[in-house]
Amino acid sequence: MAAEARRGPYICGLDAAMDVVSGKWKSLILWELHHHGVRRFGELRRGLPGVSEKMLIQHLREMAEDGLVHREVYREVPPRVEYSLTEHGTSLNEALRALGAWGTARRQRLAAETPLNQVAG
Amino acid sequence: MAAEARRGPYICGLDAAMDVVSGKWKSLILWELHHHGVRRFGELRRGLPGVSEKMLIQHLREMAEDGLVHREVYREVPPRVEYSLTEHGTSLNEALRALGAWGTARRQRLAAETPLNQVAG
DNA sequence: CAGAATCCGCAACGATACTG
DNA sequence: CAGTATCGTTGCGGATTCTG
Repeated sequence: MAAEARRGPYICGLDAAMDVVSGKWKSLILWELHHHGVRRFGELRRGLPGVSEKMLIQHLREMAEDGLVHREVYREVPPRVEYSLTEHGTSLNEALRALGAWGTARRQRLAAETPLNQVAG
Repeated sequence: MAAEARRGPYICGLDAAMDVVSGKWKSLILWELHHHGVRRFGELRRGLPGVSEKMLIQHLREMAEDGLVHREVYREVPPRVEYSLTEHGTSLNEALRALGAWGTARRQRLAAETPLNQVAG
């Protein structure tokens, strides 16, 4: 138990929410699980280009502890573990929709301001 | 130009929005400016217990570059600088309302699960 | 009062190797 | 396949000092 999220004390609601989504890939994990419903570890890994196993499992564990994702383990050979959103995870995703829309608008604004260079990132 | 936010390239809208609010005090700054309309540097400092001048000015600069806050400098003695939300900053705050509400619900859930200990933080 | 400049600790993040 | 363990790096955030 070393790399856990803060989990309070929080100053306000926004603070408590940000704590749960802070982490480079967490919002993307939420997004992935929201769209695919159920995903295995390897599927998530492939769906998040650039993520390391360490960060993925670490974020997944924290999100499970925070009650955002459900972790279902099938003791088979080869092993299989499936991740899905819980009720709280789903509601969090809903709460993030407005923010995602704002960000999309921002991206378009940014793209419009950039003629034709720098886009190549 | 060393401690700036990422500003892309972004994977999705949520990513672009999170980039702008990531930073320990940014959401609180947004909150402060939203409630008080216009605030001076010192007022913000006092309104955010625990923040250092460095982080405050750094966040403020980034948010100004991101078009979230407006920085008005009055060349007087003693100097005075006033910060306020721009249109984009205001709309971002609106977009964060659902998230704040979710966090508030989470705090209440957390508090309900904790009998009487650990609360003292 | 409002910042600038500097040093530094620590947590987050990342890459690799190994295991059940 | 789905992790665990370890090590190395990066950069955020904090404390302090100095300036216009």
